Amino acid sequence: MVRYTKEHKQETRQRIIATAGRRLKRDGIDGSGVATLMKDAGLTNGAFYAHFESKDSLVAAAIANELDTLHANLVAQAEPGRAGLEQIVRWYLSPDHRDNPVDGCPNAALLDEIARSGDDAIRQAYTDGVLVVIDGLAARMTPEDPASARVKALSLLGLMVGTLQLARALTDRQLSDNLLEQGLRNALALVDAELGA
Amino acid sequence: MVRYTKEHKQETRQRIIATAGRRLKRDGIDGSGVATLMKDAGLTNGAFYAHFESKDSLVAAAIANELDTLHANLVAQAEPGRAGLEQIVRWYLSPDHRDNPVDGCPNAALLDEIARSGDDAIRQAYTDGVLVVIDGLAARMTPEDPASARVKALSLLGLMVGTLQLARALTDRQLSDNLLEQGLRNALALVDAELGA
DNA sequence: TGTACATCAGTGAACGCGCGTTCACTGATGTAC
DNA sequence: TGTACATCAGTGAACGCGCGTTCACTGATGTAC
Repeated sequence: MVRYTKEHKQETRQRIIATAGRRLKRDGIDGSGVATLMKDAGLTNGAFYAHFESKDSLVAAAIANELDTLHANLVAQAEPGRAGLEQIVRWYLSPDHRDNPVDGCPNAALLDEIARSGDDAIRQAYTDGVLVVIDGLAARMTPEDPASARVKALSLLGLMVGTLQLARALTDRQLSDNLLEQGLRNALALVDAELGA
Repeated sequence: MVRYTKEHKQETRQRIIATAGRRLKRDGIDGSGVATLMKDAGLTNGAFYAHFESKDSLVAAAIANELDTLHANLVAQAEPGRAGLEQIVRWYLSPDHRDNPVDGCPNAALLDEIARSGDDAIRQAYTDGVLVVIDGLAARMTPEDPASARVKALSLLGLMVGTLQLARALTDRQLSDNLLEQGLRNALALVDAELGA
């Protein structure tokens, strides 16, 4: 086996980061312990500090990784222009995404906990990561004015994140379904208003 | 002093609930311990179980109380019709609200943690409480069709909650300010589209 | 009215447990000769 | 090629601490006579 090489250790580190992203989306930051995060990666708690300085350091890396993945799988692969935005919005506000937070967007699962985090590295990693996603959205909105497109893309993300969180929290399934559909209409109207302007 | 009466005990219970609401918005559900919640109310941890069955039971009561308060202070006092909606939206998406989560909306502070909560009583208390707020918004939107107004009001709340969380999480202050302004424009456009329809 | 007793909101210490973090150790792999 | 040693990813037990919860006790207040 290939052990005791930089590559092997990097692979292990990456595995911990990836499985931690899923666990964090499931149980939250405060709700996920180091021992559990390591067990998810098939390791014991003792090995943790050979890979990360602290729990916060892993959390920051996992959030960055989640946002990278979101950008790669959702945004970068979408079509250019309005068609791509519609694909993204329809995936985001789907019942499937609502019912599977573990495979979904880290914003919807963790945003208020990130906002409340005392650790600056976490909030900075989040900001850097989300702006990559945002620029992917912005490129499909109004290419001629990047700065305002960025703000408009942020506001579209805000709409989607809040709507999905609300849909997840409501105990009334029917109402939740209706909310997702209404959110979809609002998001598409916002997109069309931007492209029309 | 008036002690050893039902009224006194009820007052104490209410005080615990009210101070807990503030602590929860500051530190989150998992981030707030029973001893701290009691200390906030000027009591020791031992008295807790004379007032509540469990921590989750207090959390449910505190969330219900926060939503009641939000309804009473923000929604019920707003003017009827579009003017009231504009008042509400302007307060919600203000830099002041962004910078003071403790005095602000429990949705923005806690929504993803509520959605993730394993305790059904918490999610039910949240759903019941938020629907009172929602119906206050809906009454100012399209009075002739209550059911669809409710869904539209929910989608407006979703927009505001997600936008505020995002504004709180971003480390770039300028960008956060711009996002709030854009969110305000989107929210008002949504309101006008509903009232026009 | 005064005294003896009952009530009960609240105290403070303790329970077992999981937290984030540390560290002595293991043993498979890599390297030197 | 074979052997001796160095390296180091990972183990597992332990640290002090705070968690949610329990409980024997306190002492101010209320009640009975």
